[in-house]
Amino acid sequence: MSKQELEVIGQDAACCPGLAAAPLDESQAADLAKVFKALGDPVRLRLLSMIASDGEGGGVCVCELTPAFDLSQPTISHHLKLLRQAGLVDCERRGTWVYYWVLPGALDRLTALLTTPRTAGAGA
Amino acid sequence: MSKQELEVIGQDAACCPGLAAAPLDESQAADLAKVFKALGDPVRLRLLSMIASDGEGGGVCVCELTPAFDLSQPTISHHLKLLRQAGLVDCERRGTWVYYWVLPGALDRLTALLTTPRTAGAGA
DNA sequence: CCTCTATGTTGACGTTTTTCGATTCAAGCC
DNA sequence: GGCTTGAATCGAAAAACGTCAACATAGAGG
Repeated sequence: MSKQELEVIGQDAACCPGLAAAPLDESQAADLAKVFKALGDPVRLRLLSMIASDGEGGGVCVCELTPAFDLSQPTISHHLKLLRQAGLVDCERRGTWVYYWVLPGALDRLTALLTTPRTAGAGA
Repeated sequence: MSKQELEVIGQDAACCPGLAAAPLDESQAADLAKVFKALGDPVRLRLLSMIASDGEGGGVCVCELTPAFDLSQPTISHHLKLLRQAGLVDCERRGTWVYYWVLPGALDRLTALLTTPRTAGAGA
């Protein structure tokens, strides 16, 4: 359940230039929107934050994530799936449990995009 | 039409710590989700990109934005409103036209949040 | 093999979002 | 004043989303 998803980022989609460098074309915008949409839900944002806060490198067990919410287990599973499809996290089964971790570089790519390279001297 | 909107960021909401520093609490997550949700649409992402790409500092005229899309004028206006409510852009009327610009610091706050402070030695 | 626990998947339902046409508001111009 | 252009607002319809209960699947242990 790790690599057959349709990871949105990690390819050539929105790697480099920065949002303000030049207007995004439609396909770039569509790809990026999927990632931001994945972040656009409080539950997924908290899930991602919990996963990213993992002190160990081994990932966070779903059994730790689910009880932190007033939501049913299928709902949490659904949100985790969306985070996976956005290319933000990945997971692995270890015995009875499933562990999630943040894909390295996933957030950095968004950071690079949002960083204003030098938005012209707006002071003039 | 500039300052009576319900800007989501710019306050104490999600200023500093970083997503991976500690799990977000519910209200932080809710505030941040609104901003990411605003970015989670291809049209808004392109609009923001076009506005951010403004070479001048004077803002981009709506009359330049609208014809770049196969969407009706009210739809573009709606998306611009959402970007405004998310605290990402602001606008001003100048004569017959309305000009939009990116609020300085808006994207930087998101960048700070997404930047992994030091996501533990994941190499181990 | 059967049972039990931990997750993922399916189908349905109510809510939110996206989009449009029609209208309204603002400013410039005759 | 009335006209024309640019942009926001107002409903309404279609699509997408979040959520759950029910079911399916994977592994552990008897």
